[in-house]
Amino acid sequence: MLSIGELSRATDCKVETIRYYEKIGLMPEPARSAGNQRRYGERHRDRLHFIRHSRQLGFRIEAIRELLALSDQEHRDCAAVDALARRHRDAVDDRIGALCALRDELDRMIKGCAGGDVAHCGVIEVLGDHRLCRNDHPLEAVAGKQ
Amino acid sequence: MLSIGELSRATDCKVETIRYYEKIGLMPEPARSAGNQRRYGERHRDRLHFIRHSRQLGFRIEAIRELLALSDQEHRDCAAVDALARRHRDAVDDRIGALCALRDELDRMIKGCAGGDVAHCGVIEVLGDHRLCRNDHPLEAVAGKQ
DNA sequence: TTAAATAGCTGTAGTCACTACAGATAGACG
DNA sequence: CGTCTATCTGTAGTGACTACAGCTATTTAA
Repeated sequence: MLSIGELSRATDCKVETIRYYEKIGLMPEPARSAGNQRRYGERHRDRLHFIRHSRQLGFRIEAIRELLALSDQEHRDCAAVDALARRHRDAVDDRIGALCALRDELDRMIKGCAGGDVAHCGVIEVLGDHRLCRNDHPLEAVAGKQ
Repeated sequence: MLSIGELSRATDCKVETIRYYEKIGLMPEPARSAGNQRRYGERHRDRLHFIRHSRQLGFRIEAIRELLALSDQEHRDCAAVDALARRHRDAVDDRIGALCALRDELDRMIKGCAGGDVAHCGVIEVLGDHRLCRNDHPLEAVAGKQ
């Protein structure tokens, strides 16, 4: 039986995060010691590994909930899992595209700025006037929403 | 003089967001009508354009605060602006790299999943076992923190 | 055995950049 | 004058944690 600290070290997941996952129902409530401390088994550890790895791959909590439900089924619906993973990959792809466009825009902006103490700062100018930009950059694709 | 709704349409920025920027001190308090409604001038519109465009380019609010302070100076410190923009571009670059690695990982995972009703679902397997992964994927670089 | 050090408990609030609402007032138009 | 839309303030919600306060449990050393 693992204490929450041992589980934390075993999964590289902070203690607070483990309790948070329990609160939102992503991790099941574990057994308790006589003094009311959490005691975890292997199943908990495996599940937390699954969750953490999914998060590292950028899946959202709600997607992970679905993945867990699918993986718990007797006869796994692999097609559904596959679809979820593909959707996520495509979303990541879109984000990469948006960020590349953004980087190019930033690059152009920086190149227009010579550096030094001048009244005509290219960067400031571009920031103040969208028309100096080559393309649109929708905020959503850039911000961390995935 | 523009009402908050007119400014909103002129800058493609929601009314609530304008009030939010005022509350956090990013936009100055405007004049008021007899009935206590906000009335904006050109300077406000220019400043909000600057803020929105900077946000679209992924700058954080605190960075925009700095950019605004720098752009307000009599003798602009263009080098400081340049450095800020470069730091931001480099951060975007790092994120692109992380997301590309992530997408490749997702691709490999999806390829290992044939689809259908099988006990050995490649995706679920990989998610449960980090060792089946090629590389590390630190959560921070992937999550939308910028 | 006991004291100290470490670990764990619950509950709440903070992060970021908004967004959404509720309940009130202002202004524009016919 | 009535109606409709716009605006007002203030608060709470979002996602996925993180941090803290004030307490209790457990472990280790003396």
